[in-house]
Amino acid sequence: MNVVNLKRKRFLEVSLKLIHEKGFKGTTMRDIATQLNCDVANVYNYVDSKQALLEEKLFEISGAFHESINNILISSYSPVDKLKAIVSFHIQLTSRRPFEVALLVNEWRNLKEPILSKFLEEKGGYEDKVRSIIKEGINSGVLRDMDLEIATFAMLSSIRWLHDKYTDPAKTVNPIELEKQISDFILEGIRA
Amino acid sequence: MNVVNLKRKRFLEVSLKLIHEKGFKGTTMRDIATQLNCDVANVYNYVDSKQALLEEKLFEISGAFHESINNILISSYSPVDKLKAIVSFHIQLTSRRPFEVALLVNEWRNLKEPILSKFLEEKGGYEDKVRSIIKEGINSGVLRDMDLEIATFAMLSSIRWLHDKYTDPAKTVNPIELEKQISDFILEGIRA
DNA sequence: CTTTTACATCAACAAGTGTTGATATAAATA
DNA sequence: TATTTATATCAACACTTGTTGATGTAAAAG
Repeated sequence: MNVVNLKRKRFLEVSLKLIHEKGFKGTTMRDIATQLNCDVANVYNYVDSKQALLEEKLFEISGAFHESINNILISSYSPVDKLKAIVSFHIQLTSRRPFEVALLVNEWRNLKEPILSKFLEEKGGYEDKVRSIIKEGINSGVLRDMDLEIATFAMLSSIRWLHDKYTDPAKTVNPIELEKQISDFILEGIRA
Repeated sequence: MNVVNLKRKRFLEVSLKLIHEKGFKGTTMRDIATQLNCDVANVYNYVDSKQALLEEKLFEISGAFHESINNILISSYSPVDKLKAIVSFHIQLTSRRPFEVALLVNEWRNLKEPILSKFLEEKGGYEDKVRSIIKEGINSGVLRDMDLEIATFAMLSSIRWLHDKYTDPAKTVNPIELEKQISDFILEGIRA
């Protein structure tokens, strides 16, 4: 809106991009300042500390995923359609905010206690919810009778790295087509 | 064998474990020394520099993957069996050397130029080889006619994070069963 | 006009970083 | 026994890190 938020927005963009390239620990406040064409001290106009930047953005994007899966979980969708909805939301969010999703996937290890434990608990909760959907699908016979743990793990792994397709501007991907391809991969595999 | 190699082996174990926990940048030479119950300067008996440690172990484990896929590529296996062999080798290596595989997956960003470019080139080469196998499978009709790029991407994503199952001693996984489960997931998906 | 707010610059700090050199000791080797 | 080798300790270096404080300026708000 006003100039303040525009400058802060630019700061966030630059920070997330740098963190994606060089990692959280590898990105210095001076790196960010240089990219913003300003002094180091100036960066602290936009954020309280480097750690606070990580925590804010991490839990913000993490919250979006949790909100989504909670809505999906209580919906009247079938298990298969719930899984499709998870894939769909994941791709939508990743295509719109790739660097924040990348932050979530790559940099949570840099959180410090006790916040790290809080994050891991929430992460576990997310996985539990996916697991419960798959379990329901297996029990009702619409999904194969495979190892529940590995099914959950494999499903999540298949979508967790999609941000690579969007952080690289060279790769232009159609989200709708991607959604279909990934859903088909998870549900049907690659064999004809 | 002798005491020298035993001590160096212990140093490597400790280093890889610490790097897995705290990241490469987050692990200091003093951290490693503390874990080894010795002085910082002592660490340099085992390695020339922190960067050299990363490079050595990274290219060592990376080389194992390349050697494997090269052998698979020139084999007389069918495309499907080639993919199965890739999964099989990946799981075997991951179960035996989980922390090194984790290093390869998580820490390559910390390489410096020009070595980083060299690594990325090799990484691209590996992906190209997987892509060529899938392409052959699609062309011959044994694999579904899905997007080649996404199929390659999804297949690799499904196996790239298996080290999480082995770096955590709480999770004991049977490699043989895991291999079957992952192969089935990739080939058949999860739908009944 | 006055006062607050946003933003900029410069210098500096305390702590932590990888790494080296000098030196001592015990073990292995010759 | 003499000598090399592996390992240990201690101190110190040059540098980078996140962060703060003092100070100035220009714009917005009252």
